[in-house]
Amino acid sequence: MSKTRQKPAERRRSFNARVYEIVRIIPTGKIMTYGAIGRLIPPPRGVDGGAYEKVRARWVGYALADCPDDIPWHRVINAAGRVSPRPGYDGMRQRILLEQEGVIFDEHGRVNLQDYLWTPLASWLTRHGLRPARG
DNA sequence: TCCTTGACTCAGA
DNA sequence: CTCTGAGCCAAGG
Repeated sequence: MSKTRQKPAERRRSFNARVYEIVRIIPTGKIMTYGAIGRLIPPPRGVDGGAYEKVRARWVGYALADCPDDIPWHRVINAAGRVSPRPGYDGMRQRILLEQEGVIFDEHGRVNLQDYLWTPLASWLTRHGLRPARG
């Protein structure tokens, strides 16, 4: 019988799909980090959980490297609160897009994650009239 | 098949 | 605070 084990390519395709699904629902003016998105996606079959933790953040980055046009990719930044620079692109366009949504960058090109980080849980709590616990 | 690179993150120095 | 190296997977030369 076929073990139907996922090939790397298929694995990547479904992983990317999950990433897009999440990024698509980040509200305007809010941001998420690569790592935060990765933590919401369970390890694919065939990938060791421990190893997955080490690479998921990068996978999210790879997924956004070639994402559909309807994905608000600019709302994803790194854990340091900065726009991740990449080869041949300084990230200025991404910063401008975020600023147009009201996101404030400090003099070091960083945003306050406390203010802008979006999590589905916090959103859910708010919808139900509950106040997200801090800490 | 080997080697390098990549939109990350964390722990150390 | 900044800078490095490690850790892990996949794609391309």
